[in-house]
Amino acid sequence: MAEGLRERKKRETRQRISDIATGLFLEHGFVTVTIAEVAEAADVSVNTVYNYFPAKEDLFFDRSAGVVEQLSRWVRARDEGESAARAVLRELRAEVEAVSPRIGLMAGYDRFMRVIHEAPPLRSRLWSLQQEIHDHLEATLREEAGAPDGDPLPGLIAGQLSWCHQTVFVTVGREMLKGRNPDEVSREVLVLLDDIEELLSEKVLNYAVRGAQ
Amino acid sequence: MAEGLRERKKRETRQRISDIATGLFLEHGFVTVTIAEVAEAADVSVNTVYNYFPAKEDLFFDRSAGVVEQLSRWVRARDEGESAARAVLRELRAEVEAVSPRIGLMAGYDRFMRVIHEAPPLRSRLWSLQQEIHDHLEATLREEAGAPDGDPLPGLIAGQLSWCHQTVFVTVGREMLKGRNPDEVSREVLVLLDDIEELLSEKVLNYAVRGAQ
DNA sequence: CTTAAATTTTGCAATGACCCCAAAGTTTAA
DNA sequence: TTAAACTTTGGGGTCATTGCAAAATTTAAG
Repeated sequence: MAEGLRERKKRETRQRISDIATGLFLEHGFVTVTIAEVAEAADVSVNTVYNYFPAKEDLFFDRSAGVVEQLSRWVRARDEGESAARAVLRELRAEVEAVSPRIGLMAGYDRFMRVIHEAPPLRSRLWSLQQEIHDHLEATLREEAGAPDGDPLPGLIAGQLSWCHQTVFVTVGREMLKGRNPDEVSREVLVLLDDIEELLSEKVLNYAVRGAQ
Repeated sequence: MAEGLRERKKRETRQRISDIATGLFLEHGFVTVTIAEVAEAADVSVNTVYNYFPAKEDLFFDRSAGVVEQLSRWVRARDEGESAARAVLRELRAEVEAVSPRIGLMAGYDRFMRVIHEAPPLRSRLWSLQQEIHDHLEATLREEAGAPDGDPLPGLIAGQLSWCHQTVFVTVGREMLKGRNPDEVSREVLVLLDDIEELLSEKVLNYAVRGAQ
């Protein structure tokens, strides 16, 4: 389990590059900061940056690792007698109610959002993330519901659940971008979550109940 | 209303560039074909290509103009006593049943899909289109339902309806990409549409009924 | 401690999208 | 016929991204 010098240095270098890059992006925007500037500020060569990050956008979204599996984890961890949708809604409510920075409810998130808002490549990358979340969730639901291969239902339910997830994130992002207060936004989004739940059909709300069948 | 020589030439040049570009992309893929090659094949300078198309992706999606307003048009044209959702489902069924090339049910669409599938920038552009469709629809629904400014419902319903739309398009695209037969896919997607409708709540299905209130 | 192998960093060169500007060519309208 | 309006083009530049081989660093073997 001991970590060699080489491993530690790699991890440190990667972290340093990511941190410095994010700082520069928050300061000057995504498009205006060049990879060369990031490299210089991190005191490495441009090629080293590319050694760790396949594309410029990855420098910005580095910390968002684990987001892709989040929804799937929530579904897998649902309680006895609880459906996938109920679990997702419960976890979303918990995050919002806790004013969790994980969903953007924190001071300074507006600066983060502004960078994304002004950079088409970053918005693209976010959509790509959404897609990954959806696909991951679809696979999870197929498993958890024991659905046969041709069954379109897991895909459809995944669509509905990632829509819930996405709506919450987009709303939080939009409101924080306006410079709103996290606590205020939290309250509003809790109401929004009720609206969302009311729009889901029973079929969605009762899919993949743990223990059923 | 007479069209001058200048206008005609511009339109022709634009069309020629777009056609030749699409041909080259279908033949060799999006990434491998350079703008310079397109320009040369269309017998214009690289700068002229950029005069007409802001980005390389626009060369490929040129013909898809009008898709953004499609959903909104369907909603606006809904029948007396019909809700927004019912109108959208009805129109989608009509398109699918008619094996319409407008939604990709045509021979050769697999080549089109393959190009998109293999080119991340094209997929990004598609998501961007989806986003535009959603936002456009949200504005339309807000108007048609006479919803007040703070009301989140138009946005939520827009999310559900563009999800229906998107699901149909994605499914058609995926199946056609496999080399399936348009008529077969049409039949399957009609069934899928039934599944989709069953997943929509009454609230969604009854939003913005023409004539109500 | 020394050295060869494995791994990481770097420099260099290229490709291609995209932008800016000014010159040259074309079309319109007076 | 000609000046104004508009389009095309050439040239030059920035920057993301890639490939390659040399140089530096770390590890492990002796």
